[in-house]
Amino acid sequence: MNIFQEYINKIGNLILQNQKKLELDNLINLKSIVVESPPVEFNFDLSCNAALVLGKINKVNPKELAIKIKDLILNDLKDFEKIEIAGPGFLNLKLTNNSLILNINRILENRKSYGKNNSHNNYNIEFVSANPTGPMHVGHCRGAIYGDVLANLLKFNGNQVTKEYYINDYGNQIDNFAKSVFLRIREIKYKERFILKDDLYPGEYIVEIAKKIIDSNKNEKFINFNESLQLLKKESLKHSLNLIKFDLQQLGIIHDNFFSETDLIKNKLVDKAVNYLKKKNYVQEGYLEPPKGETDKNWKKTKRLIFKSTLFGDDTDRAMQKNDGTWTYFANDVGYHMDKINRKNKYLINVLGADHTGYTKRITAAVSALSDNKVKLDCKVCQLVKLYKNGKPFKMSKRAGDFISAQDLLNEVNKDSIRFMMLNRSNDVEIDFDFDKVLEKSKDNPVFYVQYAFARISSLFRTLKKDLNDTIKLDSKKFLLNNHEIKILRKVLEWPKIIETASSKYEPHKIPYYLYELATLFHSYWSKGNEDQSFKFIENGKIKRSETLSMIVLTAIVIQQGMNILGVSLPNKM
RNA sequence: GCGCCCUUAGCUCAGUUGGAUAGAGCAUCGGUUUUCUAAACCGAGGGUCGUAGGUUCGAAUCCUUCAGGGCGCGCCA
Repeated sequence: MNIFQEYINKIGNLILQNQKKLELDNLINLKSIVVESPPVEFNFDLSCNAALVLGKINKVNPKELAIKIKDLILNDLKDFEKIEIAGPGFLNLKLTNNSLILNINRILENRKSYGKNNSHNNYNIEFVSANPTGPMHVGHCRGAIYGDVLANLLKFNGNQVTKEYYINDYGNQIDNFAKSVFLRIREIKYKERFILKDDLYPGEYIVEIAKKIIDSNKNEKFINFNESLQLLKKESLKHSLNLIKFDLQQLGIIHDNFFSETDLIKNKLVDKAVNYLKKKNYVQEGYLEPPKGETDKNWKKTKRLIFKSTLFGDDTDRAMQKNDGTWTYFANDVGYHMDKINRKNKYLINVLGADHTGYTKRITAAVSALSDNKVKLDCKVCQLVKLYKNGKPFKMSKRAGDFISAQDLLNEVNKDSIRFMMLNRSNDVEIDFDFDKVLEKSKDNPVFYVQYAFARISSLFRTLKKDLNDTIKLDSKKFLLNNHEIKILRKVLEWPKIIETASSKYEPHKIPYYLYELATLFHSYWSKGNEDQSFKFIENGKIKRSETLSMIVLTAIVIQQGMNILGVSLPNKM
């Protein structure tokens, strides 16, 4: 259920049926009529812009039209006890007690599904996809959590979601990685000094991997790098993927599918995709202009296969082949995305770090070309995370090398705080992450604030000797909500809409913000009892009013669902 | 030179399919605890929504200009 959507439909139909009575010539923009929550200070349940929208296109005074629509609604729908016209022509509507009771009961009876908007599409979310040459860093964490929560959100809404990790286990970097491990092995086994050169990986984890490989290959001498290369690649990749999976697991993230770039090439998926695009004339042989930015000494003007991505909104066409005729990284990725399309996904989402901004247009173009615009790829870029401690930039660890690792972060802050903080900001804004703030157990720290609200509710149920999941009954004869309760109810009614916009716009950050607001209302109500005894919820071990109990349960339902989507725990005691 | 993102209170940020008096938290100042959890609550002050134009009944939101900050701009991955 989504009360706003329900009344958009009801009011829309009413207007449609009474077009003549309302003297409206044009209902073309009926779709831009919305029902939403009015600003709190108006003290109404719903607000509708119908008169403004229709007044504009029909050239009638919106306030006069509002009066007509108001009468219409009052006559036909029995759900409202009061309607007022406010501002330029908004209709503010107040629900009758009966419809309030009805809506409360609907939520209480369908707790598990409250907030779900039935959507049944196939989504594929590719996220993290960190190079398997070492552990995750902080930037990956943000993308990881964003992707994971987006997946939870879309699933909650009824969709099929595949969480996918693309393993870039092919190309020069893997050779360099293997070489770094080889030299570390030589260092341990033969006391050769490891000298850091430009293409080698510096981190201490390389040493750890080297040790493991030595242990599991006792007979191997590691004399010649080229002879050991295949073994080293295989083993090093295995170990570094384990490092990454361990990091992910500690953040509470499990992917459904790990897709290997090497397999992609083995299975000729790139050739297939390129052939397909050739047939469509989107890929042809040609020459490219030199790049505009920094000059590249390896650049050569030679004939090669080129994808005409400018046809699909890219700034320039893109090379599919390198100098030596092998596929570029992009060509491989095109093959990969063709596979995603062939797996019957309707929506593709790639979660990328800020340093991949420039890549998004070409791969989006490729998906359009491969699917005849039938599949939509959205590349969501997560901006940088800057870490601070005591107000000063946080230094990187020795273990990871030249970056701050996920483990460094996990050493300072728990999973729940990391997840909540990473999402408590829109993905296209930089995050300043201050450890001290997050460690504080106060209102400074929104995670604790929401968790604490739930802990208080749990404590209440302990006192009542009741279970949160017990069915509760509203006394409809003397039903009356006080100010605090009506505010909570109105906020709770917004939940399905939050879910809807957060999932349709891929903006999971709306959830922590919403939960914080809901928690604020609850804390406020709770504390009212401190200054005024009559606002205490409980008397002689029993709840005083069934209205109170139902509002508390509604709050708990939504907080549980929200935190579940965020993947943040909810302790019963704090 | 080009592309993407950002610019809203002292600080960190919400708010963009155009709507009502632009909202939170922190910080500052003041108040609340024999009590269902004070990890909380209540109150006060604080704004030319980066600049300059445009579109209209109405713009933080849409269009254009300029400025400032960030990330990129490969035949690397």
